[in-house]
Amino acid sequence: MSTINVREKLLEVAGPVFSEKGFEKATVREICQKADVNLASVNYYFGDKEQLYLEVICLAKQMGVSRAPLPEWTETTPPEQKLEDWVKTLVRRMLGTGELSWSNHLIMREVLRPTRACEHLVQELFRPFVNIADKILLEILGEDVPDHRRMQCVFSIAAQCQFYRVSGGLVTLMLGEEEQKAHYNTEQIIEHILQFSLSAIKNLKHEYLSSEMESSSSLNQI
Amino acid sequence: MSTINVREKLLEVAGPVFSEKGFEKATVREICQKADVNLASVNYYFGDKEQLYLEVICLAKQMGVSRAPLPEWTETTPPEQKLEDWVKTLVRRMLGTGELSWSNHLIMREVLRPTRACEHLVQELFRPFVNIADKILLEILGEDVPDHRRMQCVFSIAAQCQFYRVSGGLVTLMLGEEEQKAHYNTEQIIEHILQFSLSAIKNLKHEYLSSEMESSSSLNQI
DNA sequence: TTTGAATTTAAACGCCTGTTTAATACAATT
DNA sequence: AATTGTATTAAACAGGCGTTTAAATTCAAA
Repeated sequence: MSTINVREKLLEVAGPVFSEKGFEKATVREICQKADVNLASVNYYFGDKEQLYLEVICLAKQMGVSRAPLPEWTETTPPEQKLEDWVKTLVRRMLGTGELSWSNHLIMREVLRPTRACEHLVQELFRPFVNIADKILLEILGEDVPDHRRMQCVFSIAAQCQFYRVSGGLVTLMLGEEEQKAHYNTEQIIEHILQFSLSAIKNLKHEYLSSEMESSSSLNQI
Repeated sequence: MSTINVREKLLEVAGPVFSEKGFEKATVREICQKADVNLASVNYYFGDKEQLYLEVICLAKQMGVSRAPLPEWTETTPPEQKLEDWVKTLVRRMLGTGELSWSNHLIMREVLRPTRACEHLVQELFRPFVNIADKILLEILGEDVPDHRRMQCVFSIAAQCQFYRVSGGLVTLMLGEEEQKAHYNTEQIIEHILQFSLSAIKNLKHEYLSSEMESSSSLNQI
């Protein structure tokens, strides 16, 4: 029973519980029971419930990244390919199922209702990941598109990836399960997001190209 | 003190409380205290806390619609104008602030973690609203684009509107408040979403036009 | 004025929560 | 072998929660 470190066992068990119930509804009693340790162990090893939660969040962050890492790129990798990889990675991190998917759930909970742990996630996880997309779009769009418009595009892409995680339940209620199975599996969603977003991005680039040349008409849409 | 109906006073007070705290963390005691009625009133008039919550959700639905209604269109209104109105309405419903914004918050809570009340919201609020967008896109895209691809576009637009509500806190943490004030006010967000999405939609239309003619090259992006 | 149902009230109930405590067990150190 | 410090345990604590209860009050109809 005590062959393994009690502390690690608590960390291991608390993840799925916090993920399923959320911080508030998850109880120390349930966590300790599933970890097969005494009720007082959480307070003994972590001080209180919140400290345990914070350590679990850190664990989830590390697992989420290692679970669906970005592929490695060379100098000749075209930006469109990079963007495809980025979107695939984000969608898979968000919609990924399986044994380790509790970490995604938990991080999503944190995004939807940020606690103190969220600042840590922004600094260590979200901002670096968004910056990668920003650099990719910089390659595609060039220097003429203002920074904030590029970032708006990054957000628009991330928004679509996030949608099916956040509103997945709504989509099911709206479409019916059979329609969802037919046209909204992960690969189809990825393909749509990529095509939809690349069209918009390319069009944005052309808008700035034409205004740069100052020769085209006011027709700044296709 | 009892000049107004106690029942109505409870309904009036419970909305903001549920919106701010959520169903779980909101307490009957706080609601009754703010309504200046006895603690037992909730159970007396509504049976239990959940019944009160369900009635508040219905109230929020009605208020949310009447607060930011769609403008009326004539037969000559161009679909692009309709789409602009639709996006503006959705964003304003989602990001709207002010005295009555608690209804938006509450509905958003329900979307993010659906309870039994959510089916009602889907049937009465979300599905009709999504259907409107679907008809607008049908006007723009024509009959050749498959239904599910049209609906994917609707979701992509709604996703962007939802993003700034859901991840607004993240965006602030990511950009810093001054950058957010400068480039991410409601009007700028609306403009970006519209331009971004219209580019993608028009491009999707051209893709099907060219495949219909079976004469163009494989260049189906700008 | 009397009657009786509807409402309001203060108090308590029963349950669950995170946390603390004091006793115990155990292994390492002196 | 005695001591020391860490780890584990069962029990209790203190507080908050939704809900119930039974008495008090209100108030309109008879």
